[in-house]
Amino acid sequence: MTASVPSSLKSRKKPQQARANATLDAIFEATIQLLVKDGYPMLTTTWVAERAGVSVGTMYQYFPHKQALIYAVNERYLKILAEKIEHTCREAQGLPAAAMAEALIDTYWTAKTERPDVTRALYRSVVEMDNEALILEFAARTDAATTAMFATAPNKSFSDLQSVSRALVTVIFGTVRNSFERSHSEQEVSDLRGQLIAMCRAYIDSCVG
Amino acid sequence: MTASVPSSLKSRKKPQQARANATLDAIFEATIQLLVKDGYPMLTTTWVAERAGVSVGTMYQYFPHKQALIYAVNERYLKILAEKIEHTCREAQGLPAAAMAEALIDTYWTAKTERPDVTRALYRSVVEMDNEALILEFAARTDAATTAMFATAPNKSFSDLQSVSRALVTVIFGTVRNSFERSHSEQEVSDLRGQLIAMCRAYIDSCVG
DNA sequence: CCTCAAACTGAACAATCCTTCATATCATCT
DNA sequence: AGATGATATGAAGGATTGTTCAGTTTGAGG
Repeated sequence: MTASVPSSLKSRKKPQQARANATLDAIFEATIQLLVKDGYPMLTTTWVAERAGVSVGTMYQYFPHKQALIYAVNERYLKILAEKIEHTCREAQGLPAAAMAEALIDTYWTAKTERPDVTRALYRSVVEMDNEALILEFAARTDAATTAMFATAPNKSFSDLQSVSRALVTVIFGTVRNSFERSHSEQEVSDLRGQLIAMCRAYIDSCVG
Repeated sequence: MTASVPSSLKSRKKPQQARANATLDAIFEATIQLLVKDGYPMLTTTWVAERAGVSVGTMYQYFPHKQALIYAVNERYLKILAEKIEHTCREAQGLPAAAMAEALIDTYWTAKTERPDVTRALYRSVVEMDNEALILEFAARTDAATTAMFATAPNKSFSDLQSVSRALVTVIFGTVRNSFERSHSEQEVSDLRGQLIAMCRAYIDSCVG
């Protein structure tokens, strides 16, 4: 079903004392900062350690190698994002289907544009690693959450719930990403967002069941 | 308007003899093959040269550095893609708006899935370089082409042609990309494609003018 | 056939940077 | 306080690889 986490990417050990947790947080934070500042190619383990206020050796006690570090950062990010989406989906249960779609768009778009630099940096950081497991797990969680949500829509019984739900998710997520890549202006972004909402609404209305 | 090509990424010299052109082609081909086979991180200049059947030095006569090589490969790819889209847009002029959208989806999806490995490899190769100029030029060309196309749609006068056109393009391109990342099965892909067409149709129908 | 510039060669250079490990410090429990 | 395992240090190793350049080959034009 979901691809398992590549064993080579697992973290080396779990922190057992308070300071170790602080260290880990510092490392994560430093990694993101440097990813944002200079991008993946410029990211060196020494720099990360320095900015985190620890030594390189410390880093290597938690991460077997650089890739594992990037992997962990993305894992964290996607986990939080998935939780936000699941939360939204739970809240929106029972609303009209169009409102559900709008809520989904709102949550996702807000999450991605809150810190655009971080979003962009993470989008770009994924190259070096085998991120398939990450993506698939994220997709599985969001699919499940949205399908469950749309199942509760009143006045609508979708002929193929799975299919409609997956289409909406893919279109919404994809549109946001593409908008990012094209560096739209704020004006264009907010306009695009409105059009996307209109599009989802029209689509849902056309799915009479 | 469009960001200019970073000067550091320009190619070093233009070929003036026939064999030089052959060399360039071989280098491009080798680059793509290795990108597909092992991904960007494993791509070394020596390997590219070897597979292209030339020496490293030759490569460096045309490309000032590795990034410029990747840049050139992507530039070529996007140029061809843009031409395909412009062609489709020209052909579809005068058709009903929904058919236009469908033609656009068809062209883009086909182009991207014809050689999925290449598509994926190029998507991933962009990390190291400043690809903004590339993306913006591509976006400008496709926006112009699609806007011109939709302007010729009968029975429809869109209240905001620019806006609708850009929305459609962003949604379509984004959806395809997202579908790629999620490694959908063939079944799911063709289903998704159908849903996307339905969505665009519904959206267009709702844009009465 | 001769000349010259274009094209090509590939060993060597230079620089980067990931990773290790022997050692030191810290926190917790008895 | 002492013992023990968890945590932290950072200089040094080692391997990779992008890039250069002095010299050779090729091809086109006169």
